[in-house]
Amino acid sequence: MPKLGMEPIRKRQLIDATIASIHAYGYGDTTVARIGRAAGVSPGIIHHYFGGKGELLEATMRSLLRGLRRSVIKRLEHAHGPRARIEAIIDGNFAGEQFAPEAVTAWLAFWAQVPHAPRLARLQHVNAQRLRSNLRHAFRELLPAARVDRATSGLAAMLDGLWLRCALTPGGIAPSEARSLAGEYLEHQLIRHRN
Amino acid sequence: MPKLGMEPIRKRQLIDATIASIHAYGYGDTTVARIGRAAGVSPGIIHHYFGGKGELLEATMRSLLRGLRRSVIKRLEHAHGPRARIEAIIDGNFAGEQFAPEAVTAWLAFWAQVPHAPRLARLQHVNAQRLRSNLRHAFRELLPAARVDRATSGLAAMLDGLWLRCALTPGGIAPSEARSLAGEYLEHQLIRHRN
Amino acid sequence: MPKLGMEPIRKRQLIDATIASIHAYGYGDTTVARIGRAAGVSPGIIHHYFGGKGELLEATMRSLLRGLRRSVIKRLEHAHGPRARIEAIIDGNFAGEQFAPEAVTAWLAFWAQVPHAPRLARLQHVNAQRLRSNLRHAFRELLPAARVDRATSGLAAMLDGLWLRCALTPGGIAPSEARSLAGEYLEHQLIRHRN
Amino acid sequence: MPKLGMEPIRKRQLIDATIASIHAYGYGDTTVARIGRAAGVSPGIIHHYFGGKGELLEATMRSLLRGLRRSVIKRLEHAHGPRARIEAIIDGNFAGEQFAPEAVTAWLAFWAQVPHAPRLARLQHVNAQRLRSNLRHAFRELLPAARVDRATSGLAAMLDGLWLRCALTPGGIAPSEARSLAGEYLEHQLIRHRN
DNA sequence: TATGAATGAGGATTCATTCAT
DNA sequence: AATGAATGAATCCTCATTCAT
Repeated sequence: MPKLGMEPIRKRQLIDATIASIHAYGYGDTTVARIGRAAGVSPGIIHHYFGGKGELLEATMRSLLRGLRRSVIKRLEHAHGPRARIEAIIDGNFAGEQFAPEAVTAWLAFWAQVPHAPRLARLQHVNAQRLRSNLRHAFRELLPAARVDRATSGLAAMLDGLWLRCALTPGGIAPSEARSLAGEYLEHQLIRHRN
Repeated sequence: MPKLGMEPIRKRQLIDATIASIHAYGYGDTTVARIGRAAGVSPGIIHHYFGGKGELLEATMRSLLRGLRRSVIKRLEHAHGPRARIEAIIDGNFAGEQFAPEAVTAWLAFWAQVPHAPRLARLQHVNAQRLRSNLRHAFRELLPAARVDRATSGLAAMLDGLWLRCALTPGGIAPSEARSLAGEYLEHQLIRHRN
Repeated sequence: MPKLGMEPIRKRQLIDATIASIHAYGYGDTTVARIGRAAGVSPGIIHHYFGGKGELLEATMRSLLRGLRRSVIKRLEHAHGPRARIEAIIDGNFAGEQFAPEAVTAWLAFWAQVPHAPRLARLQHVNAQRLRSNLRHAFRELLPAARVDRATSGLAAMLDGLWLRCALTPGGIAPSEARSLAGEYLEHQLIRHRN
Repeated sequence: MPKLGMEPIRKRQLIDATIASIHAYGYGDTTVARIGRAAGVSPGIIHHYFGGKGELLEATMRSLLRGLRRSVIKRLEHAHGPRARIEAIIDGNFAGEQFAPEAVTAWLAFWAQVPHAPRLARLQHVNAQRLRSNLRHAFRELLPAARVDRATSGLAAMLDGLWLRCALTPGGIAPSEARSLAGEYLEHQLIRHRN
């Protein structure tokens, strides 16, 4: 008789194992065999639950994006005012669970696939748009119209750059430092306007 | 006598073909067969000149780094004063030849290998150190000691973030826009101090 | 549940196919494709069960050695007295199953690898030591101490020489003739002493 | 202008380099590149002088056989009487130049090719026949007709067995010991008859 | 649901051979 | 005579995927 309700459990196990494998071996050396071993199941089961390796990878990227989204949303709920909302977005990006080495390495790996994997590209695009949209809305209440886009692009680039630096030099950047540099960038944008 | 002096020509051809292949197919789907085809030679010749695929990839990353370095150095030669030097570094990073889509995609691909390829990691590390060192020297003449490190980290992150944005949304960011955002960041750092 | 218990069956099939391939094509032209075809399986399965071609070859030599050992041991069990033990060793070496053309060709091929394959060298060394030890123990009861080593070396060389002759001129030497020549050598050693 | 008389010099160099390469890397890992390097020439030259790798290998085996033949013939010239002729053959087989480690390893390698290389098989066959013929002629003057063939086969097997032992355990058998064991075998054959 | 046996296409690499110089 | 550039077939090995149990 079949075990009931295994599906969500197995899917989560396999996604976590995928992130762990990407962190340990890299994207190119992440095989279904390794993922299966890390999850404690046989390689064949991946196709049962996901249909193939590609779908598992897509689900994994989706999971990372969802995690980031939740991290931001959770902080947005307690944010009052535009500036607090931007700070919530910054904090959500560098929260402990998002900024763990495993997650950051996996992020970088998926970024590198984006130019050649349309499915992943769409996920990335949607996410980037949401981030920009959130930032823009907030900046609109704080800056003159002519400066909104530039501030949005600048802060988005700064966030990505800090993530990248974390991925490339593990241990080289602490969440608090990343938050501080992004916060400083925000402050510059606002101070300038106030003067 | 055999055909002489082919080595530098072939090596350059193969490196260019590697960049083209990474751009067209992605790092993981870049095979010696594809590189050979793009260069108009047989796959076997790669081992004749480079010893293996890994060495060719390393040589390719080295070539990208050298190109960036030259682009910066060329501009540094005509830069007088610390601020001009920082602007030369920014301009060198977003010069046309460095910011071409092929180069940017390849950069991203190599970045993603860094956490799992010690040889590539060392190249990246040396390059990052040089960039930081250049920036720090210039900032030291412009900012109080306590702010030098933060300005250096911030500008370095901004540069990387702009590159990354270019790789992820092709056509979405123009060199002039990148230069402008980085320049604005620089200005903010300096303005604050002057006041 | 998957097909169970295939491992020992497949391993035996692949070892037998390896011996057949060495006999048919030679050691250097024995490829995983040919072995797989001879065993009626795909080439990939070799790596599934043995990890690689080298391990399969090692397992094959081990199998040949084990066969020879068993052939000798079986006859030693019914041998009473030192001379009978030596004759049992001779008989075991030239028993039908060991002296088949396939086995002899494979033996020669492995011998030729010994100087350059440490793993195979160890197998050969252990086997040679066992043979010498068995012969020496028996000769000690039959000959004065001063003659034991020479008789051992001489008989061992004779056994190898007869095997080699069999491999080099197929059909040129019958088991019975080999046994007879080895037996005569033994007799000479003993007669001399009795006189 | 072409260098004159290079052919015999180059051929000898290449044959020596082939023996050295077989000794150092084994038959299967002896490539034209390695042979060329050992001889200090380019790989292409092998085809100029020999037409191909196969022909060079055949010439190398021929060279080894010729060396052995000469070693025996030289000693036969000073041998008077049948027994002395047999002893000359034994001595010729274990003379220093024939019994050098390089030569013995190469011998073993060629033996292993014999079952699958008709050209090499013929060389081996002719050589074996000559050895047997020489021994038989001498034994005919020393033994009753019924024993000639057995003595010939036995001594031939003993010679091969001693060579083989030398190849498999380098440094494990001295020429003097080999000569002594073969001489003892000869003596046994003759003593028996005299009684 | 889950296994692991089995496949076969595709990868990097090696290497004898050819050829322009 | 001699080089070494270049080829392309062949080899080992990896791996996503399928499938019988």
